[in-house]
Amino acid sequence: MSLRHALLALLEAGAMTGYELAKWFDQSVAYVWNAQHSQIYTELRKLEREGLVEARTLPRGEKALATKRAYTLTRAGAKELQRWVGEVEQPPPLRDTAYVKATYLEYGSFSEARAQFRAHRAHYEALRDQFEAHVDELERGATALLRRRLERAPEEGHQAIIAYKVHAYRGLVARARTEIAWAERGLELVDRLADAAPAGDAAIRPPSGEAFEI
Amino acid sequence: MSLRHALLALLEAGAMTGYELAKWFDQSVAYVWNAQHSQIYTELRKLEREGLVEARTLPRGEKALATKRAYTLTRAGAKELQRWVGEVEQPPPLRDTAYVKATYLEYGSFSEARAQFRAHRAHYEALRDQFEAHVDELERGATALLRRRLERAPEEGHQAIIAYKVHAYRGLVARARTEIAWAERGLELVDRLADAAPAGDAAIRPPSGEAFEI
DNA sequence: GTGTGCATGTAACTTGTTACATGATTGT
DNA sequence: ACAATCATGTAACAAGTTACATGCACAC
Repeated sequence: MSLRHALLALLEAGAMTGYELAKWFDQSVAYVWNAQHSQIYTELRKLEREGLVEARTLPRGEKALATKRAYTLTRAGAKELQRWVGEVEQPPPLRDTAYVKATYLEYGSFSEARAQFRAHRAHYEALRDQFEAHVDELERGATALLRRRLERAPEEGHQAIIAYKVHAYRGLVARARTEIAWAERGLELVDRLADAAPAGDAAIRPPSGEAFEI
Repeated sequence: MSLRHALLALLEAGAMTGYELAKWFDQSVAYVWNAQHSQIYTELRKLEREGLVEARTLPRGEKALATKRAYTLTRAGAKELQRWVGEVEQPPPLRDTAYVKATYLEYGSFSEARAQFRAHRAHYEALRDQFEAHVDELERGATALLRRRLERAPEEGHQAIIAYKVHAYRGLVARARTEIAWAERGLELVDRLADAAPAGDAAIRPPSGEAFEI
């Protein structure tokens, strides 16, 4: 349920159409919370029904044959945003495909195990680079959304606004590094197991699927 | 879609009823993939319809007024398990409530920000301890499920079976430590921001929710 | 005129959550 | 008798994914 609050937070930076919102979303919170634009439109309508945002229908283009809807935070929406920031949520249970597979790698061959760890490393290397680039941008105040936020906030608050975001993305960099290191130790492990194994590429014989009694 | 494969992997250790499966599940894969028992029963029926598992109805107790259903892997199920282990999946997009909130902490007070980081730290400290305990158990070969697996596997494979699991849980320990360190740096950051702030507990004025033009 | 971007959605489906519902068996 | 544990589900809902669908505006 972070989507609605991410949208409220984005709207605090100023009125936007769903389309603009989706664009900003992709360039900021999408790093930590993914959503399709179709879901964003749906959620905006829901927020509107609940009175957390308000929409004004505006003309599009000169001839105005079409319209767009610009959303703003209502007072109730701003209150909800604040409530959410103060609320300590209990983190959802861990759910990670890569780790469940990692615990069952013995059902595959050594080369398959290596492929898994290499893919894991490559994935988090790419993320690390993205996060690092984003930290740089934030520190230079170079992201358009951040500038928009800063314009509306009093000078004294600027440091905190930037610092919190930088801290979050640095945390993601640290996390990515941890995953890369884990994948590398995984590759070393596979090498050791392959050396110790009698012969062939398999750690154990493949699962049989034969029936047996309990 | 890891639930089905986790169930297949558990069944590779021997035939089980849904109830037993749910119990083993809670003691092993639940660390990395949560599921309610109701979902497990549903998924088992689905796997049965798809021919990946087979069920035999067995009597319960002496009078046998009730029955239970014991599931076994079919050949197709074993094949699917192997296919899955070899398959390199693309990791689902990141989704972390704590981090989206962390990027918007300026909407709350410093004490709220501290509470968030303290909760984060406490959560991952507890997880770290659980994961460490689990690594210990695995290394001592002390978990019942692992023993069941080892009984059915050839001697040469034992090392790999244990090593992969230990590696996965050590990775989770490392991850938990990274989160703890991040929370601690977060607390330091809040202290610095609070020192630098003019007065009061708030980083910026609360969001107004007043309408404005675009 | 044509492609790119702006703009907004619906529908069907999958996955997962929460709550409810029931009853037998076993040990004390 | 009673509690704990074994045992199996259904129903309603919420959240998220994927595919589809439409059409204007603007610049080249």
